[in-house]
Amino acid sequence: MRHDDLGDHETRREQLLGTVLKAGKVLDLFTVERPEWGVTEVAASLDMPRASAYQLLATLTEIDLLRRMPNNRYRLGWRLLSFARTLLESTEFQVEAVRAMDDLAGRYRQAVYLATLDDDEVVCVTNREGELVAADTGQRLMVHASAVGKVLIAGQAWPDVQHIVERRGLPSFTGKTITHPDDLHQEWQTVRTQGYAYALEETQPNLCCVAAPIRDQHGRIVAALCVSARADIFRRHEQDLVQSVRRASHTVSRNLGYLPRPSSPTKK
Amino acid sequence: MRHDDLGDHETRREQLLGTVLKAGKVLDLFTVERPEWGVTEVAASLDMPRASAYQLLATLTEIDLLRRMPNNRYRLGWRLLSFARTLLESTEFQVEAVRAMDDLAGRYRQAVYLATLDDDEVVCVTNREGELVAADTGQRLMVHASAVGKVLIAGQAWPDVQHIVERRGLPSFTGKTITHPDDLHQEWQTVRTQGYAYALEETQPNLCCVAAPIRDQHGRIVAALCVSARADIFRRHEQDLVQSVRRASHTVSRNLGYLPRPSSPTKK
DNA sequence: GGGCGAATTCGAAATAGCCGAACGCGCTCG
DNA sequence: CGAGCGCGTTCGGCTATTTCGAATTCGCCC
Repeated sequence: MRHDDLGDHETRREQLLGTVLKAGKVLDLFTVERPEWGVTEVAASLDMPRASAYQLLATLTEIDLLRRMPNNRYRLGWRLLSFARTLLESTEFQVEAVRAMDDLAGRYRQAVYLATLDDDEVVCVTNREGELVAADTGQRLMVHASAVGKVLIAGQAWPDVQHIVERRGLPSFTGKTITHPDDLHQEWQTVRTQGYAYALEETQPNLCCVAAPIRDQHGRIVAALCVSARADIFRRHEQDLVQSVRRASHTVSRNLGYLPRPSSPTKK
Repeated sequence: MRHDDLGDHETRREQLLGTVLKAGKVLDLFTVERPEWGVTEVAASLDMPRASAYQLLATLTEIDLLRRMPNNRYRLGWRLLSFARTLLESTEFQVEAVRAMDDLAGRYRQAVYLATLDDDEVVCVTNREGELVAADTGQRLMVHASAVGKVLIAGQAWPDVQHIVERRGLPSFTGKTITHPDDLHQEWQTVRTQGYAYALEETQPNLCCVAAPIRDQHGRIVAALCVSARADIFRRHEQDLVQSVRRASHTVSRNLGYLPRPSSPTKK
């Protein structure tokens, strides 16, 4: 057995299950661009014998994370939709936020979405379409280039935010995206104090967003609620939108058991 | 190490990866009713040592199928939402069907949904809400008690349908649900010849549906499109609804490359 | 501060995964 | 029409990996 070029490094590995990690690698292969894979292709991509790739694919199919097509190739399995549903239904903040989102979307006919922090990025949890779609469920955004991202990092300590930036960088999406760490720090402080965040054409040109935090009973920011609109419409109704999002997020937070102003508490 | 009551049966199991199968079992635990699990609970539920449960949870967390909460307990991971999105976006029939669904939903203001067959049941792939919601994305329905189910099994050979019935039975949801295999066979034939299916208060009381098949370029039924409405509304517009769903499903099928009447072809 | 109950770490025993090689099948091309 | 390729699948022995009891640490409540 050689592992000439395979990088084991000097790492004394953690006690994770190698087989399951490999299964994860296999799942990673399935993307929108390349949604269908055969045994040989997987083996080549992951640099493993065909027999091993076969076992992984067969087993993942058995547990319904993949499915086999008539041509003996594999795709993501329908069970993933059921998992997503279970996840959403069991996430308290999303269940609570749905009403508020329907309300907001109905009132302004603009896109509304709910997002949370997953690792180093923002995931869109639920969305309501408006004139334009800002983010679909499951879509990922970067923390520095979205209103929800700014709200969510405002709930983290600055050193943690720095680590995210180190790992992911600050790529620019439009001419207005924040690309300098100092600017992000400035923004982080602003959002912390004012309690909501803008993203003015920083994600996509012509798209403006406001987002406000949703907190749980411990006061932790668990999600962010956002309204998006075309730049001209946004500017026309800015005050309205800001107020509505903040109001909505407060309502949701309160329903989650958050008691505002835990500052200066008569502790004990 | 006893396996006294554990059913190994006589099966000489396939060469599946036991570790990954166990990971699947772990994922199965996470439900809406019980969305959060600790190491000890998982170990008890799956009858394994705590150390083993720990490794599984840790590894599943590493590949983002689970996430760790601050209280050291685990929940389904946000990555599942991203997988669901990838799955949907890479499913040709759903991408094609979206327009048709928006159109239908907008025209009648009634619930519309798209479903496909997964194993022995029907999964809702995409939905548009109407006055009432018939099925959410990821929700599962039984083949005998839904319009989409009937359409989908009409694409299968009868013996295969029988196997599904044997495995899953014909539980009743309302007084009108089909509960006898002979009745299902009758319905199966009707749907095959007429090309669409009803479910008249067979899933939920007061809910009526019509569904029509979506076929791929090989003529295989890959999905079913359905419109649902309250019983009274449904009856009032029945002809309209039936025609619209059929038309919509034909359009989608054609966009997928299905050429109607592949029968009596002047082959070559 | 002592003492549960929980998660986490350790390490030897042995099970289960790994993978080279052989097989079978459906195409395509000669 | 048959040889040859490329693919998925099966086999089986070597050994790396997983397994799991026991020891350790962590966090919380009394």
